[in-house]
Amino acid sequence: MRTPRLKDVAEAAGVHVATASRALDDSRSTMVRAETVERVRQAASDLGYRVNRMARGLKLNRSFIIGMLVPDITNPFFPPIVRGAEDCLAESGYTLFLGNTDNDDGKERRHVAAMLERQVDGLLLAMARRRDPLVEELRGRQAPLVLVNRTIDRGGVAAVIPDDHAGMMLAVEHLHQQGHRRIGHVGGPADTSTGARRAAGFAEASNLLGLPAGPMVRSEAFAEIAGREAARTLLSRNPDLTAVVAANDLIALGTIEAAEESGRRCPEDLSVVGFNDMPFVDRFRPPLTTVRIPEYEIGRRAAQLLLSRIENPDQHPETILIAPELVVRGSTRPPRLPPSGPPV
Amino acid sequence: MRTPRLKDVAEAAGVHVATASRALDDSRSTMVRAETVERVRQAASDLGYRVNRMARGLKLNRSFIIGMLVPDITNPFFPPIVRGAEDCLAESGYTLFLGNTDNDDGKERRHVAAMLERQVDGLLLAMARRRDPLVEELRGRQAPLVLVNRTIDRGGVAAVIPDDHAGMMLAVEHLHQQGHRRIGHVGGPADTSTGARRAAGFAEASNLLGLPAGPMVRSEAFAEIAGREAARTLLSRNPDLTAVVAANDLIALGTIEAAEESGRRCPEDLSVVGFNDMPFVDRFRPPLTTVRIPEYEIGRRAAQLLLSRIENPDQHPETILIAPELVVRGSTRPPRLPPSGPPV
DNA sequence: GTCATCGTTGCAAGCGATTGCACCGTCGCT
DNA sequence: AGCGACGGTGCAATCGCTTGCAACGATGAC
Repeated sequence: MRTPRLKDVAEAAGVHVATASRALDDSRSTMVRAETVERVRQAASDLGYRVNRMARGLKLNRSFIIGMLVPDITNPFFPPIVRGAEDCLAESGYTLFLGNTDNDDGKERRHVAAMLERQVDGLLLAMARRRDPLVEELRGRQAPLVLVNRTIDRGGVAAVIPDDHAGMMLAVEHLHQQGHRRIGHVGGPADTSTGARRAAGFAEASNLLGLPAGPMVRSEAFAEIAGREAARTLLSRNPDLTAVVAANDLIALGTIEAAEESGRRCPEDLSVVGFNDMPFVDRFRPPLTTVRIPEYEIGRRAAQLLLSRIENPDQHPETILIAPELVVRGSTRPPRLPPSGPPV
Repeated sequence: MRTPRLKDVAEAAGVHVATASRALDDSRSTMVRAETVERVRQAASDLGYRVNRMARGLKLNRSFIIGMLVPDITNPFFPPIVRGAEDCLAESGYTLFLGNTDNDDGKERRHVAAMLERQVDGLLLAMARRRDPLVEELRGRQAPLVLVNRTIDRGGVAAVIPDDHAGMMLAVEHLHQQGHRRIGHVGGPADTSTGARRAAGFAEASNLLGLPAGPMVRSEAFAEIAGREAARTLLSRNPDLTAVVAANDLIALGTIEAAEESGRRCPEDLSVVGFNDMPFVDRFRPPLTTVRIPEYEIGRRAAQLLLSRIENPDQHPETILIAPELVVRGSTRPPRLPPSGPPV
């Protein structure tokens, strides 16, 4: 016996499908006699009926599905974001499609196409680049979207992102207070807003604190190996650095490796600050000092924002900046040799 | 202008929707004149047409959606599994629904219900318990399912799981070779197949190697805190242990903490072996010796198996055992004081 | 020249739900 | 007693697509 349809329930209850449909929906069950509602619901539960949301969606032009694209769920930074989004969406009866894009344009487009074909009600995009043709194409068209973690230069799109400038200020300030004066930056990819803003924030912070412009090298990717590569360059060009702030935790890890390769230990010979405070970064050797981004909150806020945009599509697109927080652990300490001038 | 339907394409190409439908589908476009096919496809791409898979799904009774349930995507063990599954499914045109269950019966049922309502073509379940009423209800009914990582005692359900016995053998053998003779086990929850099988595997391995039955305590959950709790008990009851094998990496972490609480360092005073080799476990302090499970492969195989079962629903349910591999790192070393007898 | 065949296309039913509208009996009011 | 209002229910269209079957003209065989 196949899975029961509404028609079966209606027949079992001795009513028309229209009545059954109304009886089963809380908001419309008032138009049906209480006794009938009861009879229909009884029949439905007896038969183990579940609505076919595909059919309902077709009629209502609403799928109650949200598509979410992340570069790589395997990067520990993303799962909490996904989790936050999923928790929020589940509360409102939505289900989440997940796709990994690997920062690959082809994959991105394929996933977006698949999701649009499946009539998602909205899109959560965590893989935007600063000039992202795909995002441009999508905006204002079919489904509402909100950007997560990264945004685009042109703005005009709803987004929930970390306050990268503030975060960098926190990091540089911390090092400065410890007495560091020669601080470098291993930046993230230049085509991401996070990479660009953190680099700008680093320069800005140095400037505000009266430090000379610190050297900077960009990592090809927000990943350990790429970070190590970039850090090698930075450290060999600037052997006098006493501290480095990295554009994210993975790059910080690579930086520590690069330092060790050249015989410098962290934190004794080089202080390193990460960004994100992704899970388990406190268990590393050394435990990483980093700028915490509340990932779960970002996911949740992004989902909320998307839901509100689905309700009200003409809402003006807002960007929500999430405040970061410094977490001091073992990878930073005052420099061994004090800088030329006396510490402040 | 709203998103175009097949009807719009058909009109633009001057044909009937039926013809357009056929022209757009590779496998049926042979029944349409080549020139017509061309005309239809041109019109479709001009209009930016995408099929509405909701409508198609309703007609075909096939959604090309797979639902996947994990206890918690935030646990680094799961993302690679999800990734493997997603990669495999995407290749075949399927999309993945993701749900977190937190080992909470209510959440599990709600997610399963939501997925069934959305007409998923199959289910990937990574949260089964040894006697799992939900799994029992599901088997043989609506959607084909395959269990991932954990299975149920009664069997009769397709599953892709690690070879827990072999893994435990590897772990105990390694410690034995290093000279350990008093080895304990911090087991996983007794209601999971992984917890039970690893505990059994531990006992079996000890026995095979001629060791006395090692003491064992069960952790409430596969998590760090619960693991610490259990390890405290184990270590205080058995102060003479020189090594512990944990039921997974998180529990191993908790065990190291518990040891340190009581003034014992790892690996100097206590060797600890984990299980899973989840990401970043090599970066911990100390880097964890563990039994590697190829998570990505498990996800991929599970998805493959599910797909094949969708094609052929009457296939006899098979259990696929994935071979583990020992990864020796810094958390194990020979015991400081050799055991009473001379090492073998 | 006729008829069967084949290639190509159109017709229409149907997938499972929702919903505006019509219908109908009952009730209350005048 | 007659009438309108209203509560409860049924009817039928509709969402966008697929597909078995029918239709139709051209072709080839006899």
